[in-house]
Amino acid sequence: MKTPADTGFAFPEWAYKPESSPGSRQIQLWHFILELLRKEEYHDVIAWQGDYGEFVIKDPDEVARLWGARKCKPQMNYDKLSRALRYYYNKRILHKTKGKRFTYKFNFNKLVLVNYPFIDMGSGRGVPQSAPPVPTGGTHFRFPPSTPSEVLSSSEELRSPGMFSSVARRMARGSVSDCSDGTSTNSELEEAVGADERGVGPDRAFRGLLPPRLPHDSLFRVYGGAPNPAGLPRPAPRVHPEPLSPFPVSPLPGPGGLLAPTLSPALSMTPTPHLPYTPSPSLSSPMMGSHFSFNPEDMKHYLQAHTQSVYNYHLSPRAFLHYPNIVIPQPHRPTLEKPATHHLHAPPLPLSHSLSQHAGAGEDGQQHPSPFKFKLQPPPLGRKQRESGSSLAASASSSSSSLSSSFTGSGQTSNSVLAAGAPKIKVEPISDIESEEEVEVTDISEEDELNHNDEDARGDIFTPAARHHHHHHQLNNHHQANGNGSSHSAPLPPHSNHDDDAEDDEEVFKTPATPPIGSAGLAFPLISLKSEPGQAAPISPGGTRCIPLKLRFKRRWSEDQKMEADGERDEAEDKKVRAEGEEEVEGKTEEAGRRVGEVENGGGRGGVILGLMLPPPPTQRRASSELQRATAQLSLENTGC
DNA sequence: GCCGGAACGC
DNA sequence: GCGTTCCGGC
Repeated sequence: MKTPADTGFAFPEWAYKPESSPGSRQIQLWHFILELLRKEEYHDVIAWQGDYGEFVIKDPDEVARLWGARKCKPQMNYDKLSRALRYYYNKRILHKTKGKRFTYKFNFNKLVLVNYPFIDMGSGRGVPQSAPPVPTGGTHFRFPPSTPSEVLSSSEELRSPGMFSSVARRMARGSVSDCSDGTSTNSELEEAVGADERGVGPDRAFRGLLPPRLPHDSLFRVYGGAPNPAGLPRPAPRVHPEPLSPFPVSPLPGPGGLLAPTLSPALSMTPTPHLPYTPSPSLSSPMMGSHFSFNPEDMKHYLQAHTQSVYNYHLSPRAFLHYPNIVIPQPHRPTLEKPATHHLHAPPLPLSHSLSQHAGAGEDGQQHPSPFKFKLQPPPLGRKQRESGSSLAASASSSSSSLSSSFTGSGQTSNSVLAAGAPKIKVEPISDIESEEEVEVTDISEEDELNHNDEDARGDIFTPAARHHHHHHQLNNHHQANGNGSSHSAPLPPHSNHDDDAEDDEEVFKTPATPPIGSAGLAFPLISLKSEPGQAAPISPGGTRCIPLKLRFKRRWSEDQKMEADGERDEAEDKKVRAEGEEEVEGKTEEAGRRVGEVENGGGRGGVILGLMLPPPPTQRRASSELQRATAQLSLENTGC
């Protein structure tokens, strides 16, 4: 009888809606937009623009027309469409790029990560407009290893089983059905896109999203040959590694045959089950969940988990948790030597596991309660408030956009995350890190700053204070410190990170206690066991550094436990709504965070930081094909009408 | 051009 | 819920 809520993650509702929700079979505007964006055919009408997730509607009328065609609303026009887009502000799916006409920006933190985890948005700068905002420099997240070998080596295990396939299928079905049933008025999109997508397969759908020129194939390829959860390598059945598409999406369901009844693509996409490690202890290892032991294995797992978490967090707490697979490029720093490896490879999440279960419950018969739970964002108060409090309204209206933007580029995200977690939490004790403070945050941040457009975005996610400083990537430091990057990281618990984030963003997920599928963990060489206690301790920046490894672990463990207990508080923060409520929430979260930290020695999140510092873990991440599929589904949705 | 309230439909 | 339509205001 677990309820999803108990163990589940919390995602924003919208994240799920897309494909799966039975209720909402119709395509949503943002899906549509994404779809257009990824189709080259429409680049003259709408295209990615500079920043991460930022796009410009070059031909508003045309976009409106297409949208209208899609929805069978011939009367559609940009004015109306834009109204719809504005509604996304409150949901934080989108925000307006101020000062730029017809330019909006996706809050990919949530959006992409959840629904399109692998998408690298933004790179704006170097990327041609026609190309999706993909990773150019590596400042944004992108797919992991560029070389197969790299990938393979570490990510072998990554492959995801076919769990998602079913989901994807399902999704596809739903989306496709859209309105096409009886009345088929194919939209142009459909025609143009449909053919290729369908013909080729879902993976194509993403083409637009991914940078065409990226060497994804190698990656994908890797993915394609996904081993089963057990870690057995097996050729991917139908994966067509497309050079362009990162996902080895296979039309057919995987062996798992899990259907995700209610699962949304987002979920499905999530993680890869077999990964050895889990993002957070709580999530992951089975053993960790209930008890803590110092067994080498446990420790390993734990470490891995931490590392993952760290990475995940680095990116974005929410997203990464779910999609650890995503590799997050760290800002290139001169100091760092290997950018390539730098990406954080998010390891597969246990989530997938849970997801699969969840999905399975429906059809597969796995019957695991779904661990996920998501909270909806509180609706904007809007008018009432306005009415009741004019002052409030005024402020709200003026800053409407600010609310929505939580997304500011991966780099920022990471920063924000860190910032949120670290700073607030107080990692203070670290003397080692002195340099860290000054470390540049990230290219991205700079960019953002340049573009103030996002100010809003940042507002959401970052706290001004937190924003830049601390997060500095401890990774870097870490690297320096350990060169190898070992990974004893003490990742923050999601919650903790979230605290801030949660506030900002609102959604938090909880990690399910479900154990990762394969204990593949073993497979992992573990990053780091290298980090021996002795070394490790010193390394960790946050208060952990002085703490003995065991202690640290223990502490970590307890934190996790705590967190789990707490659950998380994620709330959406509507500016409006939150204004008042926020305080509470915030306080709460913070408190919680602190407590956690305090638990052992007050060091708090040092561990997390530590984690951050960790060097790049093996690339466990593999894009989950499921995700791809899911994503692909979105494209399929278009076909309706 | 953009914003957001309000009413309304599905 | 998710828009769609209309509309007044900036």
